[in-house]
Amino acid sequence: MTPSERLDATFTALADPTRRAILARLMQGEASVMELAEPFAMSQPAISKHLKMLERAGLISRGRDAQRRPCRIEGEALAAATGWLEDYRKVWEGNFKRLDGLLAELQANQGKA
Amino acid sequence: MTPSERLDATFTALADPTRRAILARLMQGEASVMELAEPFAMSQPAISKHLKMLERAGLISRGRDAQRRPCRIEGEALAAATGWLEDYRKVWEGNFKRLDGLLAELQANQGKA
DNA sequence: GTCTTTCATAACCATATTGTTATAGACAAA
DNA sequence: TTTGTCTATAACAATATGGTTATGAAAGAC
Repeated sequence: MTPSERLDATFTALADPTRRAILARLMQGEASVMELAEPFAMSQPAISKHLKMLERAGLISRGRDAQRRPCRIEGEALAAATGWLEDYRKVWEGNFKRLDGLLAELQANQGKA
Repeated sequence: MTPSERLDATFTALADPTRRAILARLMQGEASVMELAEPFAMSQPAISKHLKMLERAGLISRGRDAQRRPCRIEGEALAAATGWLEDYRKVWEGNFKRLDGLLAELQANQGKA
């Protein structure tokens, strides 16, 4: 997978609220598919599909514990996507500085979401 | 548009290499639709569709200069996506100072972020 | 006015995404 | 072996995405 394809897969995986919620849950530690599915009004196969997309993006990996397939976060893909966005944000902040004093506005809005 | 829907739109917009290349070009400054389309082996309507998705995500805005519709980057959506990823990366890397607080916030936002 | 340039929209097609239900596989427990 | 639990896959449907060509609209140029 090329770096561009990896970014495709990562941003695609992050573009769904269910998958972002799954990542939020996994920030607390490993969880099985059933545990991950529990909060959602959605079938187990639907969750398995979401996990497959997260895995394809390298955002999670899966182990084996009897019948369970515990999922855990993998930081590398997260770091790659963050790094890409950070680079752009830095350039953009540089542009703001050159164009006007609007950097303050951007920074003020950073924490909002 | 809710914050979650905005993240959906932003990450969806970033998940395509053509749109990321358009953003890279716009980092250098404003450009018209024709100027943006020039490097791509793709029709002008295809570029217009990509610009529409970038605009819907709030990643760009468009002005008016005679027949031209110059596009420019809007930093806020970029900052929001960066901020979201940064929070997760910090938790993952263990660098976040108020780990409990952020985890609580991430959990509270599960359904909408 | 008429022409040209720039851009958007409509109609269409192929593929991908997102969910469903039904079923099969892996493994533990009885 | 039989049963039950956890997870993946197959088959299907609805909608979204990403491209095309044809056409329309807006604005300057002639």
